[in-house]
Amino acid sequence: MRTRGSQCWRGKFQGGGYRFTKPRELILGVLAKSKKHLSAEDIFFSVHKIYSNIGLTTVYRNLELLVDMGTVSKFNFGDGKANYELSESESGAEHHHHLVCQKCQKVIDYADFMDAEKEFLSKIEKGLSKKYKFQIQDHIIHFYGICGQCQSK
Amino acid sequence: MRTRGSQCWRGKFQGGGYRFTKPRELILGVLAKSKKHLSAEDIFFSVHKIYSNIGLTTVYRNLELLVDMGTVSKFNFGDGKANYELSESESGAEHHHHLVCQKCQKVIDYADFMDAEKEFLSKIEKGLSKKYKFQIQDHIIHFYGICGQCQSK
DNA sequence: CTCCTTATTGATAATGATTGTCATTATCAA
DNA sequence: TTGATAATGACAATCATTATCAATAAGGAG
Ligand SMILES: [Mn+2]
Ligand SMILES: [Mn+2]
Ligand SMILES: [Zn+2]
Ligand SMILES: [Zn+2]
Repeated sequence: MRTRGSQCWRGKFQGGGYRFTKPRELILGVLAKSKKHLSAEDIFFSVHKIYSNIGLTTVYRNLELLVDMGTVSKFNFGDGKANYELSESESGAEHHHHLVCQKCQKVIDYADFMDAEKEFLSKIEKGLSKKYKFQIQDHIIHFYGICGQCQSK
Repeated sequence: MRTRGSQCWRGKFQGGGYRFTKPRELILGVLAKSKKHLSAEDIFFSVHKIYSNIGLTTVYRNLELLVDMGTVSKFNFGDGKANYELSESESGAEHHHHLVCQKCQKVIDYADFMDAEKEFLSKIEKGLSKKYKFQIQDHIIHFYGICGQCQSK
């Protein structure tokens, strides 16, 4: 999945009847570069360095749009603010889940054991959608605990 | 796990050096009675009916304490407010997970397929704690999608 | 390229959930 | 019963997120 310049993103916006604006380009740029989970404020500051006109409101608005478009994933790790990352389909990254440290709030991505997970999920999703008539679109798996650094203290 | 009156709870508080107060008794009472996930405000209103002196601040404070004590579990289903339920060890309820409808925000508990889950988790937790030196204490599994009622619309 | 429609922006105010302050009250060990 | 002090409740403050609205700029038509 090559991204030739940002023309790829332009098309995604225009295909949906949206305009491709500088704030949108820059927000996506920040998300694409960072391999971490960024808050709206994080993104605002990053963009602000190179485009000091950006408004925090615009960041929120576009993150919401990007989540709706399926381009960005939104997470709540329990610290009161939402975190965003490019969704796997966009970033070319593997599907992954999260380890959340309850001491330092650090979040570790992991993509191991995905075979075991895939097997588990396909089994369970089928059963659940049958029993509860629930059409599953997505899932979240978070493990909470203590990270290595926090253990040695 | 019988709860003879509320003496069981009294002991839990006093064991930790805390006092057993009326607000605490009533908050736990509401949580124990309800089989749903309640917000702080929900709990406030429920308690308020029978004890109109209660303050919302007190509800928040005690929910935090109860979460720290492990008596209550706190969830974020993505609607901006936290939800609380008696933790399984307290309620005697089975371990369960959640189906979250993205249309109507309804949350369905499910406790099916726990064998498959147990197998999956034990496999994965072992691997993760080894590879990432991460000491897992808890996990959350949420499925997002469309509930039966919302599908027929 | 220029013009025009209107989607989008950014400043600002508003909201809603949660937390901090502090004087008053009530728990419970002695 | 009493006293030390944990806990409460009213209130103000904070923090993340949303709503408003006039000004701006994207991009299709000509
Ligand atoms: Mn991630
Ligand atoms: Mn539940
Ligand atoms: Zn840590
Ligand atoms: Zn629904």
